[in-house]
Amino acid sequence: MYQSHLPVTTLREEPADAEVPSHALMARAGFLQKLVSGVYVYGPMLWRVIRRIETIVREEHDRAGCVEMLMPALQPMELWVESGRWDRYVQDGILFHFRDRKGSEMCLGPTHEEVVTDYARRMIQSWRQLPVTVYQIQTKFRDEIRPRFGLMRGREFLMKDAYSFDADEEGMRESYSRMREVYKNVFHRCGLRFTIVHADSGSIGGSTSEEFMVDAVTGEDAIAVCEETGYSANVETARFRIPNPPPEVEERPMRREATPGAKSCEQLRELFPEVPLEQMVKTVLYHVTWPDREGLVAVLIRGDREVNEVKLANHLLALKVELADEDEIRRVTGAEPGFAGPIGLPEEVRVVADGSVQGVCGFLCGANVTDEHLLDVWFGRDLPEPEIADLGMVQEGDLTPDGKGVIRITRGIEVGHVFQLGTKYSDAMNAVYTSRNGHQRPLWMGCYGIGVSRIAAAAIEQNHDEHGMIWPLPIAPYAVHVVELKSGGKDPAEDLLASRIHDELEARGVDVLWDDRGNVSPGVKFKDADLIGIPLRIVVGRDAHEGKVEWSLRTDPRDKETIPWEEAVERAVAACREAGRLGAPRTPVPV
RNA sequence: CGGGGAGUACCUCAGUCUGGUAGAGGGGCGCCUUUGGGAGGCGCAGGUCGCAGGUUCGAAUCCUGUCUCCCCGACCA
Repeated sequence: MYQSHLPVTTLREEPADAEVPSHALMARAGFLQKLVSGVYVYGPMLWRVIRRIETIVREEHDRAGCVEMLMPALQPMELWVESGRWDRYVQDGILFHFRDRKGSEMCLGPTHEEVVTDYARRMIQSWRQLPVTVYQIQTKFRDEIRPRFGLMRGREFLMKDAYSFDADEEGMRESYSRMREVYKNVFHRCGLRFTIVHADSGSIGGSTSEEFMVDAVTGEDAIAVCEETGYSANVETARFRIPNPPPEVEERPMRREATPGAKSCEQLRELFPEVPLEQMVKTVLYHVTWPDREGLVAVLIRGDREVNEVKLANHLLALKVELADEDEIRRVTGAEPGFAGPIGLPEEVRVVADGSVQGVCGFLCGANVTDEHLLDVWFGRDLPEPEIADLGMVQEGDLTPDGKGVIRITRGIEVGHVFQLGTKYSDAMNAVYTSRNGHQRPLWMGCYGIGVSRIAAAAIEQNHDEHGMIWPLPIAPYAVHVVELKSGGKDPAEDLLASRIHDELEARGVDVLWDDRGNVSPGVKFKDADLIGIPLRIVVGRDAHEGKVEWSLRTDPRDKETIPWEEAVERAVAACREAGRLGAPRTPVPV
């Protein structure tokens, strides 16, 4: 490939709206161009990266016996009503939907459980057809609340989604673990460092789910990990043990104290230095939306802990939980926000307690009166024992659920998510098969997603320096960058050698980008090469007349060797063979 | 949706407070010079100042409305 054929202008300055390295570098290098918020043009170089990723994804899925197909992005409302997800997706605003000319409601697919279940219920009739796993690589549409970080969270993005169908639960588990291995292979082959974590299954549904997180400080997700025990989970779902138990105290009668202006636990610590945070109980009021109604829920949690809203929503079987607004708080507590407590709340407010309050005795809490708190409050004496559930957010330093290790919080980019769906969709949409003994049985499903375009961004987040991107060889846009310093007829020896290397590499199945641009100074060529980050570099320069070139790796720019051009070609071929990206030999067509 | 900020050339931005000829740097084009780390000189092209109203002799600048984009929170591959 001749670099002079690329319609690309590189930028010296970062675009103003780029917040993370992957976005800034891709924009500067012309990989990417924003059309509107969360929607991007993929330039020629980025498209090559994506095709590399797709190739790896396809090879690994096909190897595991999955079958590729393609489903429509345009979908009818009826299927979504049938599965029961239309209202939730519309209410969350995540769905792009509209009416067609006949007035039928349609949407652009944010995911494909409905379509694939509809496909399966018609195609799969017999146990003899099971198990089967289908997949597709396709554009998805989600009207994200906040598109961000370039390719990391777009409103239109490329996703590989796969769906497994089994005769029973055990089969589903087997399919799931097979896909889990496929995912590990895919991400390893893409050259990514990642962590597999327990996850919440969210709006997709189902029981077990795990996420594949690329380790990166700019990741949007926080994850709880423990090196000693191997425990790892998204903080949304992480279970843990609290390391610091509440103090034991002797029983005293409940009393009421004036606490003017003290709305936070920190302020109360100053008023009552003898009461540690572990002996305070916070009452957090939530406005909860269920499928059929809305209401308020009070969550009791220890003073040093935070509520995990994902766990809360799951526990309450709610569509949505959000902090109650100030007027709601005043209405049910009769007090200003900051003084809510568990005693004396109206009947309509359901009270649930996080496990962290278990064993907390003689505690401090709000009095439901402005500027007053209660002290020496006992469960079972001053108020009923509450309904206990795991509603707490994990914190750095907590213990793993088995108590054997310490949890650390790190960050990751979610590039894959695997779910055991069970029969959620097959029940809702009546997708059944005839079993060996003639019964109608629901299909057991799993679903599996990979953010194909997001992988490209994640790879840069994980691999870049101050000069530019550093692509892992398996997914780099080109394997080799031939940087010719004086091109365009100014030095016939260089032109001849560079074109010879270019042709030879292509003939050997190595994809190569040749910087043949004339009238571009060497400094610019080096800067552009660093920015684009092609992993193997052959510089054709001052030693060209002796048939020698400079060989270097983008990962280690200082380590340069001057070697005969034939050896550089051999090294490139060997590296590509090892990385599994040797392609079909190409014979250049005269241009 | 709530809270904050910004829309001026392909990019990064000044100019807006205090109304009066549309600016810089980068990038692009031409010529000269230069050629192993974003070289230098001369010249050229490129803008309905987001959009619509209003105030005014006169609006990028003041007023009203509206759209878009970005950041902070709830979504997710």
